[in-house]
Amino acid sequence: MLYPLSYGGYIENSNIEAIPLDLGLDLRMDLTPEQLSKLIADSVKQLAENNGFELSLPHEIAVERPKNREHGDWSTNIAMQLAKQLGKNPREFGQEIADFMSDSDGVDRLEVAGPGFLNIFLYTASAASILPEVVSQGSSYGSSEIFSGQKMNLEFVSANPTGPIHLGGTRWAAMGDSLARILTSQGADVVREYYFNDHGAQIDRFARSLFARASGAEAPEDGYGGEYITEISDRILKRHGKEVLEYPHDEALEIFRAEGVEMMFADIKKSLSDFGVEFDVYFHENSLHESKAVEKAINQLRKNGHIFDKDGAVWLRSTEFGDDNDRVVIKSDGEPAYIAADLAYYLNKRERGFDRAIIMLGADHHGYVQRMMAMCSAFGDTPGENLEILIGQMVNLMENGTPVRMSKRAGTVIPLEVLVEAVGVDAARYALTRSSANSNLDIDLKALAKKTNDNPVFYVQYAHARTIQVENNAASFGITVDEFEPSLLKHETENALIAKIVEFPAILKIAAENREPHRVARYLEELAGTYHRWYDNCRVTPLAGKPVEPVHGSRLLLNRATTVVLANGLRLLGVSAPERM
RNA sequence: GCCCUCGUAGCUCAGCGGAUAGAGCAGAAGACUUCUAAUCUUUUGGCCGCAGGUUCGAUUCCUGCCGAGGGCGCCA
Repeated sequence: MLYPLSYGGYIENSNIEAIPLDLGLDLRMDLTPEQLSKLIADSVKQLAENNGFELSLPHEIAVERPKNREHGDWSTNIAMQLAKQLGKNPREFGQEIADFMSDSDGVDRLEVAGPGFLNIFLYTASAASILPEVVSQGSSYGSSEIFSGQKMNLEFVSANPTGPIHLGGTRWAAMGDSLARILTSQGADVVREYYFNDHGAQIDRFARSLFARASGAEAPEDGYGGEYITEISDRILKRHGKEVLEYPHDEALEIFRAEGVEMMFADIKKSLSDFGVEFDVYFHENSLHESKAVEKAINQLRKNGHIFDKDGAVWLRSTEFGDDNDRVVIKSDGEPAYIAADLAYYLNKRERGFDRAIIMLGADHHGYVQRMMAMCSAFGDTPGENLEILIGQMVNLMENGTPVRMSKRAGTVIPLEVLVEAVGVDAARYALTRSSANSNLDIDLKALAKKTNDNPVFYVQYAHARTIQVENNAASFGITVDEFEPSLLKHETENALIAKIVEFPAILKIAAENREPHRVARYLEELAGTYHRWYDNCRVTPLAGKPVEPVHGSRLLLNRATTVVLANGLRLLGVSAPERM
């Protein structure tokens, strides 16, 4: 059995079901990659036999789509892989294969190139034949069913309601939401979830900070600062009157805690919503304690033999699963440690039917990964499969080339709202999504606020707006796509643009598999550039005084297919696709 | 000391083992009587941190070193 790996590569004897090729490739090639792969294998075997050679073929005969179109429709590295066995140089052997295969059905010509690549050119229908299909699929072009049937829980942001969402959280809001969109486009059933920590010491510190501000006292040690503390404490004072400060201390603190958290959380939700990020589930940590789910989870682990008691505390024997140290689950004072709720939370997600729990964390929490994975194993699950943790590096705010120091205590953290206010939702989301999560990210507010190409988002959006204007102009000329003739699209920029459009489904698949939304952004920049170059060379509407010709209608369809892909890509990033700029 | 991520053009960053390492910005020179010049064309600029290893082939995988950021609580 053969199955395709992204563009090319085929592995024999796989027990994986055959997956249909990305739409488009079949249409444009008379010879499918499977057939080509088999043809090469047969040719090489025959060639070896004729020469009396014993050959052991690699288990995989890779047939891949070359980056450079001049390198053929497909390319294989088989000659380089086998040359050593035969004692020939790869180019020489490649030429032998080329000669042998040159009369095969569907093959136009073969070339040996570079260190020994065999480039294969097929008799093909015009590449442009794919365009009507792209347009008719519209907003679903690029989607697939590769994750069909998978229930995924994507947890991200999950910032404590003790302050506004800072830049790191904002990065995850943008990337997480985009990732959810991309995974969904590939058939996954995704739930966006926000873990709402309304329990524990940080919340207490938040309450004391609010109370202190309201009563005009100094902020407590390890407390929170910043204008939002004043704002919220003022709102609480207004609601209850100054008398609240005279209540018994515990009672007053409880009011500041409960209402402060509620207000802060409402603010966070609003910021995220304004940012275009909506969660399906806000999960309250407190509910895990109240429902005894924490106790239940610990009991289950104890039954599995992974819990022990020492020094008056309850421990998870996480070292059994590769963690550096065993972890305290219930402290000796009887209070649950942070991880206790996480045990129950993970179990809860699995009980809700999720095959995969994906959690996005900042680099400052990466030390938490090992114990979470150990916990996953302790429940009898498979780390990396049932539980996946994505780590995102820090975001720096740059000013004049140096990072601005931020401190929660001093309240100098740059929140989501400030970023959005300065540069707008589109530029903010795009900037936070176009880099790999593995890279530290520097945000320069001044550069982002500029409406120039310091800001690639405008480059992409402008391309989209341009396609719409071209569409409108074509309509005023009465140009239609009814008489589409693929062979009329033969300019080199047209070939390039069509090739880019065809690439889109594969990009989405890779982005989804690797959990890397930035690949979509980078692709869109390339697509936009390819479009702009086409626009510069090929007109959709005739020059003044000239008649409308068949080529114009065919180009209009290419223009429309570009609109579709730009719009689909931008939507997956949560960035608007304006019709006019 | 241990763990994670990063190190690619002057800057910000792409590059899921392949061919001549790319884009934007910045620098230089051009293109609007023609669908949006937020665009396009040409051009300058690289020991892909260093040293080994695996491979037919390494910027990519492995090991070590150097440098940057982050993390190593009965905190959350």
